[in-house]
Amino acid sequence: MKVKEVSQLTGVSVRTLHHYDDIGLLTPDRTTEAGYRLYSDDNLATLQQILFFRELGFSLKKIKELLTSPSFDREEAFEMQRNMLLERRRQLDSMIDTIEKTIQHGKGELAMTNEEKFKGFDFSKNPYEQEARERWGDKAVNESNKRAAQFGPEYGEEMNRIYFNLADLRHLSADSDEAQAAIGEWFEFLNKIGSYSLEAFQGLGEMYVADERFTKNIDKFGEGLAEFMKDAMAEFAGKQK
Amino acid sequence: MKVKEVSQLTGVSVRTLHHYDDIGLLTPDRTTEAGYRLYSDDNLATLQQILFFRELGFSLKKIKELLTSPSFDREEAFEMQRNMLLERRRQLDSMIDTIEKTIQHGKGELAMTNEEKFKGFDFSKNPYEQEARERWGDKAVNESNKRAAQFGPEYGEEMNRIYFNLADLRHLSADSDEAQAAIGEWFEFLNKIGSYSLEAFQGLGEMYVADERFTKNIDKFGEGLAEFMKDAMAEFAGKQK
DNA sequence: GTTGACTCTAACGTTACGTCATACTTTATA
DNA sequence: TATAAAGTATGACGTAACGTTAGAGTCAAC
Repeated sequence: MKVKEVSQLTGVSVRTLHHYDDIGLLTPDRTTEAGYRLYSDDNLATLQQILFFRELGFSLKKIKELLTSPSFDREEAFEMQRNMLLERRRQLDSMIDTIEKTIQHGKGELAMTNEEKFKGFDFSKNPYEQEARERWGDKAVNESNKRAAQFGPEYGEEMNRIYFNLADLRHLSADSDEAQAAIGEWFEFLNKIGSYSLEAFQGLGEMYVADERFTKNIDKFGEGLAEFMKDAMAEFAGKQK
Repeated sequence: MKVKEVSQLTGVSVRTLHHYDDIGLLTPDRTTEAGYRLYSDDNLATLQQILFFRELGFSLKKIKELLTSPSFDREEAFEMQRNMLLERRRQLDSMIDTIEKTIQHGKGELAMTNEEKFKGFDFSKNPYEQEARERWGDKAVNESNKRAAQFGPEYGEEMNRIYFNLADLRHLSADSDEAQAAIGEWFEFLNKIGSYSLEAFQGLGEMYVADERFTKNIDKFGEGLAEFMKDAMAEFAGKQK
């Protein structure tokens, strides 16, 4: 398919296709001898991936890293994307809820605090408070265990593998390549089971040391692992933005 | 409230508040003598509006126009925003649906065409095909009537008023200020009842002349009105982008 | 009375394209 | 088959909405 056809099929502009080619994000498999770009079905599948990630707010740079990562798995990616889309939908629902309340508020049928007026908007702030706490609040450990149990032993094994791996690296610096690669696996793993923004991920890391029930469990794999993971997770979250 | 407090409440960055002040989108009611910005509750309400519109993809320039427009009505705006959010939710649902099918497709459980693989992504293309057609497809006129009926005579009156107004102007150029103001009213009216992107709006205009059932009904208000509206709607859609 | 958190303005940087300008190819039409 | 019309290519500059320093003033607290 040539650029315009792809454009019409997918809704992205021709310029965008050029741009993605320029930055090496999506290079068509073939070109005619006149230099026309020819996109294969495989290229289209990649484009689909790109658009999903883009919709989820990833930068093109990050998307490129993801797609070219050797550990990238298309099926895993789809499940991760689905979870993230579901989370966005919850956000949207929250906004819709807010606006409906605001309408009632305007009619004098409902009182609202300032905080309530901005619920659902905040895609960035207080990640620890807002997201992690929802997921890992009072019933944190129980919930956590329920999740792990629910997904059966095959997940437990992968979890253990990642933990052991991290424990091995815990005396390195948290921003070392090895540590970052390992913590990246952890991020991907979590996003197969649930849905974590980078901020939620970082907040979760803080929880690891703030809540000693976590600390204890994690440090079973090695003294100081929780602390190490916290640092690595913060570093990871910072870097990806 | 000072910048940081607003920032924490709403999740927008301090820099963003500065920026909105710079471009005159949101100027705090008061400042201290040292030049510190002080935001009132009213400023917060405006910020909420801005964030809703921003989330819906409006440019800051357009938002400014909307908010400063003399005909701007906060309640109307909320209802419009709610409808648009609901539409985005539908988009998101469509994407989720697509991704779930894609997952099944990957497992070989389902066949998919290329078109299906990109359903839900396209926020820009083929507006006529994709949006207008869904809404005004085969059962176009019936649906249309049902809607009008459903919302009772108070809407019918406003509709008539707008139509008559447009009919009066139909010998002017479609891009004249008067015509554009009148067609702008039509856009706002439609977005109170339903939900129309600019593209859908333009597509709807094309429908007015493409489908003679529309043409007939509209031209009751004045010969050539449908054609005139089509041009004005296209002009309007183009300008707002 | 000084430190640390907060604020200001000014100005350059960045991301993801949009928008020409100019030139070559391919397709449609007379 | 010539010639326009439509599509494509490569620059290269423009733009929107902030991010990110830098340098300096301000305010609350200990």
